[in-house]
Amino acid sequence: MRHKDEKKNQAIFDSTIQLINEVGFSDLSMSKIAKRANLSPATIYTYYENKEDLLVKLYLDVKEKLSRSMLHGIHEELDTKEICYIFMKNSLEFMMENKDWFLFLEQFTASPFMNKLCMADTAPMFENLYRYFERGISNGSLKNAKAELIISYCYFPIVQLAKEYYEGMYTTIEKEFELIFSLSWDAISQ
Amino acid sequence: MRHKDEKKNQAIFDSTIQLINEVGFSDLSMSKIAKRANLSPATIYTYYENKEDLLVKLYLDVKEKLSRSMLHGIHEELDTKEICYIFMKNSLEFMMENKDWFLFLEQFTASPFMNKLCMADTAPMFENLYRYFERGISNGSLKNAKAELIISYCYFPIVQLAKEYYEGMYTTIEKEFELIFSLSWDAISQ
Amino acid sequence: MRHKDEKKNQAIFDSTIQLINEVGFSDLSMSKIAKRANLSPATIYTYYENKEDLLVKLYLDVKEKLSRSMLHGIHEELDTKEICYIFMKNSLEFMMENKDWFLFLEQFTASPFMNKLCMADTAPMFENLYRYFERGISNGSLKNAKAELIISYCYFPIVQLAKEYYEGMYTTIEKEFELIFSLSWDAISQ
Amino acid sequence: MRHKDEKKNQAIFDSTIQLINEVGFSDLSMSKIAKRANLSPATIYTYYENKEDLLVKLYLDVKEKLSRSMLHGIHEELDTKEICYIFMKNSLEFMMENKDWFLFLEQFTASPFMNKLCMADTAPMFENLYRYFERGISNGSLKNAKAELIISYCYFPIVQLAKEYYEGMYTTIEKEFELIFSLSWDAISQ
DNA sequence: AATGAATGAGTATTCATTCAT
DNA sequence: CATGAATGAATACTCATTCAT
Repeated sequence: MRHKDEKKNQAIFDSTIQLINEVGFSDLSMSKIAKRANLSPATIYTYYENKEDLLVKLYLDVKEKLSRSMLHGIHEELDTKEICYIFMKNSLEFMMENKDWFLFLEQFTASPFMNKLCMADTAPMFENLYRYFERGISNGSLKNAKAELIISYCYFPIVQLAKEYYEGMYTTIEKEFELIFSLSWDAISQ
Repeated sequence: MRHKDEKKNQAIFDSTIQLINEVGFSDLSMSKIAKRANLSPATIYTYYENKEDLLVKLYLDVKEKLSRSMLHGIHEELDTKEICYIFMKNSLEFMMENKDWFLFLEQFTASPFMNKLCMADTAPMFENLYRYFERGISNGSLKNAKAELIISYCYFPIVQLAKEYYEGMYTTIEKEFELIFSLSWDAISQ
Repeated sequence: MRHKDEKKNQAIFDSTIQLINEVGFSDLSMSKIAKRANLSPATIYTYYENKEDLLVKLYLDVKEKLSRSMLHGIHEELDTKEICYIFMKNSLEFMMENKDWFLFLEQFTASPFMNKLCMADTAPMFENLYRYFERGISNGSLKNAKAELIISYCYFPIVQLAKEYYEGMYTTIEKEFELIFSLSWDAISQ
Repeated sequence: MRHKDEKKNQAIFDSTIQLINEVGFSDLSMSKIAKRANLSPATIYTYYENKEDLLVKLYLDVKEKLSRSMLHGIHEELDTKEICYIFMKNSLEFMMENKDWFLFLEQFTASPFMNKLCMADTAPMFENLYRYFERGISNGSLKNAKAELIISYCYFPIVQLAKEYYEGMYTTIEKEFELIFSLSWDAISQ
């Protein structure tokens, strides 16, 4: 579905994410989205089939943005530790710069909307990431565990750090990041 | 004058949590809760002021159940590693045995409902847990980091494991747990 | 129906009238009345059959208070002009001293609740008043018109004056009253 | 895009006024209005913000109809007595021909809804009326009193007469009107 | 493509009243 | 007598969605 007016689509996108973070899924409505986007409710339906379609497409869109950011600057030549470091750094930066997007992902992920998705929808986005870590596992620089587990030791502490950042601790982020990286590396490295 | 019926309150409690896990916050409604609890919608309002009050009270109740379970069998005489192990084991067991409760916590935590709470509401529940880990930090058995960070390295991998369990991998839980414990301990121990 | 606790009945009475003046008939409810009277909703039903019964009884009660006040100090020996003067003065005083009661009467009178009443309910209260004015009509001191009309020329301007008073014009009431009396007297006297 | 349907708005208008006179403010509801107007309750909300908005707009609309009717056929060349006579006649005719409208005004005026209005909303409607009577006061044909008071001596007896008419005394209206006019004129003329 | 109007079905909540104690 | 609990029915209002233009 291609539409001339990408601005309108963007307005729907932004308004929805803002509203979800302000009022939550329980108080989100198509007319509120429309009002904030300065559109008629009917207009949203020329871009999306229905509310669920909107939310799912939004999720996939933002999730892909995240996955792309995570891998920025990573390539085959780097060693596992470097990759791990950059991956964690990228993740943190995405969360710090796109608070609304990230918190939307968190809400969506925790919700039963997730059941509407199948693995095939998101797995490809993280294929490369898994490949990098699996290489580390097989070459012995990482512990012998599932890549998913290894990655989660890198990812979740960053989520925590980002949430601290949202609550106002701006100053010590850099130092905290280095600490977290060292803990995560101790956890996963052979 | 009739007495308030604890059975009814329990029915509200159970129905709400079930529904949240089935349909999510966005499609939860007081009348659906009432219907499932075999009550009139009006009856809910003799137990809770309004929808928000119900959800917040539910959250605090379940959260306390979790916090209590986490500390089960832990006492001062145990060393830090043992405490860490039991804490992680307890957490996993709570999640495995109370899927609905735990997933409700996850959804609530990710939602803007959290803004309705202040620290004072939940902090006391985890006071002892923090104390145990702080002791480990100050006596050198744990790395020099904030207790919150240390704890998160123990807690989040368990969350991941529980979610795998929910998806049907019953057989390998024990072995996976041991693996996770070792990774977490590598992350946090001095 | 006699009840031991006249205080409770009084609390119902006062709360109802206050609420009607604050929120109007449309937002009056039995539970609001109960809450303000510090009673259980059920208690009101030991004093009154239902909401309509409560309102009607209240109206008749207050209406009788008004009718009694109007005639205070009036007797057969006074001439028509004096009676008219005292009647108007009494009416004004009642309205000034019992704003809530009076405004309740005004609301009730304008509402379809009035259809629930028959003449027989209120007519007796004003029998004497009519008799005094009818005497004036038959002895030629008043114009030859129905007593009701004559009385209304005395009563409504007082209502107007009371409403001005409610809005804050305290100083000139006395002088305004004298003016109004002279106009009314010019209207009705032969 | 459909156009707003003036017929629907009219149906809301009529249904509301009918219902208020049948059941009163206390039993008026948006769904009753909708049912009588053959509309969905939701449709009312495309024409009015909420219930209060509907009632207030209705009041202002009907009040203006009244104010316009009152002045019909009055102009500067007429003398004060003629103006007074026509004003009273017009008022009576409006009340006789528009019972529902008028009784709605009476109920609204007595209710706390009036507090939602400010003088500025209705004062302009009666500016001309006041000007005519003030002219009479300053040229000595009327007594030296506030125009508001003078007018009330003309208006309220007419209200009384209309209410008698509503109760079925059709025959003597003309004669009664002449009598009332003479009493009112005696009251207000110098 | 875009949109305000329209709506049946739903929302959270309150109602008048009765029940059980 | 008094009352908090309980409720079916109602409340004002909003929902996701479709219609007509």
